[in-house]
Amino acid sequence: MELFSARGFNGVSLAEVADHAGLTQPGLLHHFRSKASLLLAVLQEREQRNNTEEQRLLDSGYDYFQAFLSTLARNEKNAPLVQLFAVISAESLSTSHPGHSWTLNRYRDTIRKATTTLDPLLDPEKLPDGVTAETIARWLIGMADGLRIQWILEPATLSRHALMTQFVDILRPFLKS
Amino acid sequence: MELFSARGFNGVSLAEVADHAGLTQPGLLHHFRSKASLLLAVLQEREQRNNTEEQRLLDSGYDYFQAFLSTLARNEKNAPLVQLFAVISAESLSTSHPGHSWTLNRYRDTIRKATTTLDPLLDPEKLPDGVTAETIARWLIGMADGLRIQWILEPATLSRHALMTQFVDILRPFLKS
DNA sequence: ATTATCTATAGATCTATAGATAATGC
DNA sequence: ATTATCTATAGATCTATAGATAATGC
Repeated sequence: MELFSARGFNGVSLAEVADHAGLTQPGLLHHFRSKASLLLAVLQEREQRNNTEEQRLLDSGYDYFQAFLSTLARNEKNAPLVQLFAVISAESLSTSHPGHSWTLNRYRDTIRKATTTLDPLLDPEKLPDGVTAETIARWLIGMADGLRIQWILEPATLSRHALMTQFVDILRPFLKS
Repeated sequence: MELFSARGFNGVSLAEVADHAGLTQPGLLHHFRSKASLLLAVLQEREQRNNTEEQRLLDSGYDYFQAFLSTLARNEKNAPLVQLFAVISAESLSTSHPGHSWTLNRYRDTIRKATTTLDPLLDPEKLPDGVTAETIARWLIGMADGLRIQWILEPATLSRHALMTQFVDILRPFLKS
């Protein structure tokens, strides 16, 4: 996670990963049969941890916005973890990247889940013309992704969590009261 | 631009670039003395074209929001060009990436310019507590960056320009009337 | 005379596999 | 008996340089 997030898939060698893990490069390939499968394992592990935590928050009574913001706040304490997704989701835009399918499916799932969760909370009367639950879902995920870039570049000059909270606040008028 | 945008800096070899340009790999290095300097030249060329066009729009009487949206609309016709910045701005988050300084400076300039342009247009009375011209600037740039990822992954399922236009519309109440 | 391009290649990597040895689990 | 790890290495790349040849500009 640390290495892929710092330098991307092609910027890291198996030997470096092996070094950090305290074994040799063929030793590492005993556990992951290729470099691509190692990347996928890292992505799945990271995603699963995040989802587990977010689900826990939703179960304990947080609304969707609160759970979303709380997950961001928690991640903001761990820069490599945040950067992993920034770097991988961008470089895996290419269809030839080993993480491409994974990223595509992850975005579909995330947007679908956000849309269905938000839909019953929104008041159609209060939404501007043409704005739907999917619009709001794509805005939330898009804003989180975009501010992540600004935050990683200069962590000291902005709080991603604060900017997201203020953004969510201007969406609150669209909720059922 | 095509190759770097498709596969990132480390995913492309000089030989491939040379092939596409119709010369040999050492022939290419005659014009750019290293792979890193080739990347920087590509970035600068792309940025300069964009800025020239945006300035032309501002000079011809478009307001900042209009110029911003119009530039997006124009770029949306050229996927490789859009993807270049998505991929490079993400992978160059790493301080060891050859484009890191360039990206950092570009974001600083873009956010500063957007902030100073927006500031006189906003009505402080209408802004929520804690929201400033810089907040709006970071939102606009963040949203554009984040939706770019979604658009490149599945161009058919959303219009980045439409989502941005709707977003700008909910910011309009903050402008001086 | 200068610039552009080429062939050839040095010197580093890098992934993945083969096959041997050490550690672990039943 | 199985799993984990190692050494050694095949087979591909990849960047950058050296030095020769071709094309261009004055």
